[in-house]
Amino acid sequence: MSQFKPIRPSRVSDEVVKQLRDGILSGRLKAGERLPSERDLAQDFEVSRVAVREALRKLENSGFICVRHGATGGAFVQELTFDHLTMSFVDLFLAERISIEDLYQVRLLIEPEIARLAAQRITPEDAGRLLTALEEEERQSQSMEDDIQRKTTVHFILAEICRNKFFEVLVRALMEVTRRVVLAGSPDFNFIHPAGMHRPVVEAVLAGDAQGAAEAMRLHAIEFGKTLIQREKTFREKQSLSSS
Amino acid sequence: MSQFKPIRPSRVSDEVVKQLRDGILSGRLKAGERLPSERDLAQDFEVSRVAVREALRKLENSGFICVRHGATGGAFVQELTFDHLTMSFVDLFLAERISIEDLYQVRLLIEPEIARLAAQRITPEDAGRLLTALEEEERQSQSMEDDIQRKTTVHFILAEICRNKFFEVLVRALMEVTRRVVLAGSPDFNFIHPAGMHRPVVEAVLAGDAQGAAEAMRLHAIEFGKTLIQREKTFREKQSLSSS
DNA sequence: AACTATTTGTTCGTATGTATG
DNA sequence: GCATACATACGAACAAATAGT
Repeated sequence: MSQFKPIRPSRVSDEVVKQLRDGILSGRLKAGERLPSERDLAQDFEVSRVAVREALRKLENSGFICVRHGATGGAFVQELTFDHLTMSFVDLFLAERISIEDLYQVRLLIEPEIARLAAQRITPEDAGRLLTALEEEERQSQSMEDDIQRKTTVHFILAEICRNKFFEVLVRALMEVTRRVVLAGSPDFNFIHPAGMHRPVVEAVLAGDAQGAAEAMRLHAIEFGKTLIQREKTFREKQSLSSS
Repeated sequence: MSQFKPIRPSRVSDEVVKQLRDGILSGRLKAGERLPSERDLAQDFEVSRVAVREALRKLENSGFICVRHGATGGAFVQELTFDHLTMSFVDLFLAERISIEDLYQVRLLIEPEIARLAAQRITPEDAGRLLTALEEEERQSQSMEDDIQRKTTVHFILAEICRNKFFEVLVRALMEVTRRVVLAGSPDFNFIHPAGMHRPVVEAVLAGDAQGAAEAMRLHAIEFGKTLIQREKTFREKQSLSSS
């Protein structure tokens, strides 16, 4: 094997991306801080403003910065959130690189584990939030959009309670795809996903019953998974319809 | 709650991104196809070339297109891969939004399940590939880089065998972070992760013993996880050192 | 309310580098 | 070598948004 690496003409904007990215990841540039103006950056890097702008677009796309318009505007370093990762997952699903069956299988594995961990790690403050969310979701809803929103909240909170950011990311991704698939179907969501469905899970978690929580969540996931897989066909049809 | 959404002045480049993205995701623009040249796109959208370029940078950043230089160059639609998602995970890890303990916990959950599924779904062709990879990894290695590469291969193949793209993505992300953490440590990797470690897992999978495969993988994950968590400290130190 | 300064957003023109035929 | 087609890059200018005076 050769010790040399292939030389590919690097782009100026990519070098700018690299330096700014490193600055942010290393902590030299902290969240909330403002980067120099585009003109100043162009001067510092000794490149054109266009190159700087292309770099900013990339960093923006990755969630490292956000750019505001106007006098006090500019590029601001952002705390890296899970949103962009979630959208990447959604993209893979939309591009049909990941099937609903795959998602369901993963969900069936991780959601009971999350419930188990939540039961073990729940604090009094968590209990309050969880209960509020449950009561909120059991009220009458205005629209299907609202309805789904509330019913995913319990899942989010459980993921937060188990204090594992990786699980949190996964639940976000799973829920966002689920949300889109469900929304494509007819507005009888409340019939498919009755209000009381999360109650056994939440009660077991509140009681600290890890085994019970996991089992209750497993049953819920199995039950709901069936309708989800059915709905996916409707979703794909609508998708291909809108593209023609 | 208001029914109105906040109005934010949209950027021209973002509108270009949106239209091209929709075209790709809907399948109107297929993988391998070439987009019109920057000048033509600028004419079609009735915007400047700079706006088009900024849009292309974003799409490039998301993995939807790749741009080649020269006479036959241009923007080519790409089959959406898992690479960008993997790198987003790595970013979250580097930004310390996800800890090594979180990763380890997820790994401990999914890897045995992958082994179990692989044992159930393995085909003769898979068996050949898996065995080759195992024999390859048990040879003497040139460098730690090579060593890690070969030892992750078995994990990749198992994820492929279980025919779940979501698991495949997760394994890629886990392995890439693991790779970086391990590389930061001293080059005694072969001592920490002896050559024979994957053999029990592979043999159980080849025998179609789902339960045995899961258990063997679980033991491997536990064993390896310990050293991984130890190494993470070294990694973070090196990271903060290089940033000063 | 009007003006000004600052900053991003957008466009144009032009020059250069790179790959193909 | 030369022509062609393309991305890459730069500079200058003006438009639009935002905040302070």
